[in-house]
Amino acid sequence: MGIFERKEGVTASSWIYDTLRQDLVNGRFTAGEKLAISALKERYGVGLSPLREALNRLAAYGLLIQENQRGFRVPRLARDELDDIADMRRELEGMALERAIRHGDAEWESELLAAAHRLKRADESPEMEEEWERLHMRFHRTLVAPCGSAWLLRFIEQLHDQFDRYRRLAPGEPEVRRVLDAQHGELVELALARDVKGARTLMDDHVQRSYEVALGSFAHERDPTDRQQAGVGSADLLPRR
Amino acid sequence: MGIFERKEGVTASSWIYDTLRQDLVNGRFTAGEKLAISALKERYGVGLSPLREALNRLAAYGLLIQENQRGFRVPRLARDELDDIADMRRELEGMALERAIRHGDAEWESELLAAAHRLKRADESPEMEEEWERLHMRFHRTLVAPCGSAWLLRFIEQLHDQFDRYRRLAPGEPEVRRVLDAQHGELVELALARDVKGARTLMDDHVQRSYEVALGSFAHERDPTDRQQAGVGSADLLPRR
DNA sequence: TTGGTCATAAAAATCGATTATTTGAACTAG
DNA sequence: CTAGTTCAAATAATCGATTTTTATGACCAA
Repeated sequence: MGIFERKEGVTASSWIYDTLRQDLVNGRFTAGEKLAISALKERYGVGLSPLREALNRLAAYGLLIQENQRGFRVPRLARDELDDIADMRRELEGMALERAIRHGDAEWESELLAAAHRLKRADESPEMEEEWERLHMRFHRTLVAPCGSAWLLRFIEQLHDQFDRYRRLAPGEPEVRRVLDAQHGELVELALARDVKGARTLMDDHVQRSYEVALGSFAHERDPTDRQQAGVGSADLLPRR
Repeated sequence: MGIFERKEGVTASSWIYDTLRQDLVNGRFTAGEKLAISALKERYGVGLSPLREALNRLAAYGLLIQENQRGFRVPRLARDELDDIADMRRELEGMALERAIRHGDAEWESELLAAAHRLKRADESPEMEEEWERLHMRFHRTLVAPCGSAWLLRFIEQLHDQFDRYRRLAPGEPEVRRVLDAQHGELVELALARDVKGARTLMDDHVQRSYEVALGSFAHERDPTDRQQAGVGSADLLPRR
């Protein structure tokens, strides 16, 4: 006994970081909200130090805004920013996909097929939403994985998290969703066929349609008066533990 | 008395973050080095909490590596990574420059001219190296500022910091340096002339030459045996306070 | 009312001490 | 020797309490 993998050092800090990151991406906090640190402390049952360390990391990552002497806030949702994020996704994921298709080897092809298959299965069981999100993220990650640039992958991941803050708040659109699901399969086909041009075009379209869905997160904003800049808020559900 | 601007809330945490960030970019720590937290505490005269918060932020930013349960390390310098960073700089700064030229207004032109002029003056006084670095960074920032994408600017800034870790370790090359300095002026001309194509080409060349200078940070790595993967180290000077 | 001041409550930031984990040296059995 | 074990010292992570700063709102003068 001693050969077994150790239970991977999960510190309180890293745990609360992961948890908060997910909860932020999943819209479990109201956009624009000021985080009450002591409330978080209670809610998640962690100490102040690990919590503050996690908040600092999240701010550096862009999922929180840190203001000296006055704590942390959840960034507001703004149409401008969503435009920017989607635009950058098109540019960077397009670039990455192109490179991945050029450099990806046989092993990649296998993993890509596997990831697509797993995702497809999840497409059909609407009950396991969390699982679908995981597999979806993983599919897109696999798709661009062999692009050869660690920094490019890092930026793309960051943009995905930002994008998902909007998308997961938007109402579902089964019509579009079906198209998007189908595109995953088509992306695989084009990738395996090493059709760089075609794949890029499809990826552009894929991001564009996702963007249009994500725009739904602004469904509220009706009244042309009273532009109170309130940041489209989700329900202020208690984050689960 | 109360009208005066308040002294801007600089917390211990934000101060040590800025300081460490600079010191890391300027190579005041040995690449690959493990940071002794209590030593940093003494050295910079800050408490543990603000220090750890800063380290967490720096890790999220990519200037440190955080390993659960075993603290923080300065990332090694690797040729592969420098290649990646330079490559991404070409892609992203090229993209940003193109957009900036398309969208930049008259005010931008003025600021750009001013930034270039200030930089040029600093070019000629080799004694004020720190000042030159500041102005150089500022020039490049101004150049791409009106690209319209906050995220793109953010990524570019991050890449600059990464790139500079290498460049500032490399020995100076007065020949190349003269060319690079001249290119700053040429970039302004092309930008003002709204010559998108020409500007991109020049920017590519500019980054390429800078990259070749930065490669000098690997000047040591001679012996083809003993590839000890030691991470090219700078002197382990005490960081100044 | 409209500002402005002040005291107080609330919250953020920081400190000092404690707890948990890793590192490395000394040791031991094969 | 070499691999494995044990234990003490070093270091990382966390906690609880304190200090500092901001937010609130009662009060007062113009």
